[in-house]
Amino acid sequence: MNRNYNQMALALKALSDPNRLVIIDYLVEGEQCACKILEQLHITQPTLSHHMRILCETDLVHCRREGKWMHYSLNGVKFQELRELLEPYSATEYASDAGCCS
Amino acid sequence: MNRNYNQMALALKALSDPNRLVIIDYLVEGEQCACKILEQLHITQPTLSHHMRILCETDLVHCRREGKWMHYSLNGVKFQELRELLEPYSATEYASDAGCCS
DNA sequence: GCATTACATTGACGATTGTCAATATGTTGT
DNA sequence: ACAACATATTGACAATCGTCAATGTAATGC
Repeated sequence: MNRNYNQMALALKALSDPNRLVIIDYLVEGEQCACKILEQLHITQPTLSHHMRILCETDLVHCRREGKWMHYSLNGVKFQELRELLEPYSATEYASDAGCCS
Repeated sequence: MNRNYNQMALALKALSDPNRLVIIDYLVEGEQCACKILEQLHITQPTLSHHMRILCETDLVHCRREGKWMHYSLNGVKFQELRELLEPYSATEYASDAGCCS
């Protein structure tokens, strides 16, 4: 316990949308600009902008402006942090049987 | 790519609520019955039942009935799966600069 | 300055969410 | 059969979400 559940929940919520997962998966290939990302999806440009804002505000994705273009890339450190937060839950072979509601 | 984004999003959404994270963190201590979990939170019993259903339907938590009591425990395998799905994103040191929007 | 291009913001919408009070279900013990 | 208890279900509510069309903003090139 003693975690920041609210902040952790925000990051996980940012990942809980299929289109944002497609975006993230595409960014594995490297930094991409918004127009290229848009080609991968069947959404409008304002919707993409909305998703990118969520990913950037949660620090899962870095953004970089270059003239007219916005370039996005994964923040591997943040994802590693998330994986470490989940680690305590992933190897649970419990044996507890302390009885309940005595 | 080539992942089941919808199913992955469902699991991550199940984890994207602070109260559910508190529940999961409590279950690290081992199998617990609903009444004990309820003591950890400031929510009503129907709300807890709602959260447990979401956690069980996404297979993140196992449930086991014992008389009047429901016992819940973490499904470590599912969490490990999730961590492995996130793994490709966590070590991204990109160098791509293929130019954009030529 | 003006037109063009790339992206962001706004406002609206239907759908989903977390929550509760009220009620129902199912198990245990008498 | 009945009362007590633990949990689930239902129905309602405000809040949030993903989406779009319309519009705004900012950079580029003429």
